[in-house]
Amino acid sequence: MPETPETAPATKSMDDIVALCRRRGFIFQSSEIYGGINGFWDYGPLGVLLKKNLKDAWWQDIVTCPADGPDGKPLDMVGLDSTIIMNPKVWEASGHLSGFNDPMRKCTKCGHFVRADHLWDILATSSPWLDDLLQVFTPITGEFDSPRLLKWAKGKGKKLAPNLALVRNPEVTLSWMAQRINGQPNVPMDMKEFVRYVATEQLHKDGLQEPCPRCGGELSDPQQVSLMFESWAGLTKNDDNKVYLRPETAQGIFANFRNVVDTSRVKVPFGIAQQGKAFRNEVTPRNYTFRSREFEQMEIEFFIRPDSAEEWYRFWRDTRYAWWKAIGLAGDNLTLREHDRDELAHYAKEGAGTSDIEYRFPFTAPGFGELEGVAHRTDFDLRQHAEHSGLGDKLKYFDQERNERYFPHVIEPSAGADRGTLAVLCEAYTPTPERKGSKVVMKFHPRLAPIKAAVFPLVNKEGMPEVAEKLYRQLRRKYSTEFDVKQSIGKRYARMDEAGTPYCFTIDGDTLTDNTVTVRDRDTGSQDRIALDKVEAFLAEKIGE
RNA sequence: GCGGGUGUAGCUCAGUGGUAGAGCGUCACGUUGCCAACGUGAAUGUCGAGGGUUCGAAUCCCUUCACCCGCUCCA
Repeated sequence: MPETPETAPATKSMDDIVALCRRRGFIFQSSEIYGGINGFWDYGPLGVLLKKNLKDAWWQDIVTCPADGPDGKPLDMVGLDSTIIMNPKVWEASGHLSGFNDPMRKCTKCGHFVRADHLWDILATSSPWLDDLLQVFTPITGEFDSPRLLKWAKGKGKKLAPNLALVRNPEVTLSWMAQRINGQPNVPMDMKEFVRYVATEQLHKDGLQEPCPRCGGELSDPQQVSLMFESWAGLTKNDDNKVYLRPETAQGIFANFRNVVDTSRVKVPFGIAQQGKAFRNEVTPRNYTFRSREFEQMEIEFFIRPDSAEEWYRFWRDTRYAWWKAIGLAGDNLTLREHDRDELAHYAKEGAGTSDIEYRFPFTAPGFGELEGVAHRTDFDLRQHAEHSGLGDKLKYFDQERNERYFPHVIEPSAGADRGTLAVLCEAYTPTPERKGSKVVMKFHPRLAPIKAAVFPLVNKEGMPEVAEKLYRQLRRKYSTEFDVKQSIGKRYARMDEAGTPYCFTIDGDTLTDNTVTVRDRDTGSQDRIALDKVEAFLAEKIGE
């Protein structure tokens, strides 16, 4: 394990990290020579290695050699690689065609853009009605004081939608409103919901339009905007062959659920894992690669018996949190956050819960940004596909031992490969003003380091380059290795520090007589001598095979 | 989509209407004796892009693109 960086990311400058990523070839702007394109990023020679190492570590620890489950037995995991473009019915079933194509309203005066179905949430928190209402109702432990409500309503007289019958029978009215708002009577109403309800009734009754929350101007009619990229499968562009670039990899797994069950002898509980690109037309791509329009996901759909959801949800939440820690995101910058009920996605409302594993990026500090979400998706997706595909119960899983058919529930740990890579870059970035040479060291976990080792002749003469090249040729068969004979030894060390190479091996005059080399440690700058023929074993011990 | 800021060599920047520059980096050669040494030389510019004003534009005007900050958005 690398030592914990002495500088917290909060004190690291994102500008400096971005500059290093560009200078050393980790990340470039896509199509930069044409001025770039908003929301798209390329990985350079070092970046592609770093991201690949992260994805490989994930695949190794999820599919090839996963952890033991709660029962102490190895998890049953298989991989998958589904296409980016699928039958559009997949997106009808998943809800993305409705949920991802939100009606938006635009203010004709100030250009403000707001989701039509979020409008009242915003208005309710800033409406002039709110103060008025708050003065008369003080929610006590979440409930409204009926007598005070009655008094307030009487004061408003007929101005407040008389059809509410509030004045005549507050108890009945409150119950009825709770039914409308909460779906069931006699449940305390949320204040925001209540204000929203009253305000809507009143405005519509007065024949008024909802105002722009920003300037009070007039809003356009709701218009469809699409968060999904569209294309056409076929030569002609028309509605019949319209297709979408997937906004998540998960649906490829659900769509293949029956194929996998039928061909790979998996039994519930088991998981299907997939890595791949996904695309979202984000309104505002921001914060470097954190919110990109094209991004890569690492997703697991883990299928379980419905009654074991709690146990598996906790298992995956804790396992995934521990994984991010193990690859170097240790310390206070990593956190696990359980979602509040009201921020749960539509498919997770009834589930055991949703958690985010979050990292404190320099641009989110002191807050955190999501790296991975672990959600209990219930059987929502399989049921949707059963219905939309017409397969119905045929999509159910048959449990041989129990002799029963059911839709398994799903625990979904869904991680962002680009966000993970970015977090690793931020965590590794360590200014070292105290050092004589390098000003910045990238302290990657050895498993993730793009280059594992470098071999240098101390000087470019007296047979040292030949010995060094021989060692280089030996190491590169197993490890990503650099070989450099040019310029001063200090400069070569410094370059490797910025690339995050854990170990440098230097061939010097002594090597020629006693067959030992200098091994220099990236994190401390300290040097040791080891035997030339022990270098490979040294790397195997420090980095792994 | 709104408001503010930025854009000149790979990087940091100078250049306010008149021949596009410096330092660092990169490369070559020489040197080298463990932490971005030194010498000599070299390469590198759509001055973000397009248009306009002008005898002449990196510089003034318009449009646009990208990035940063704040909103908004982020099932």
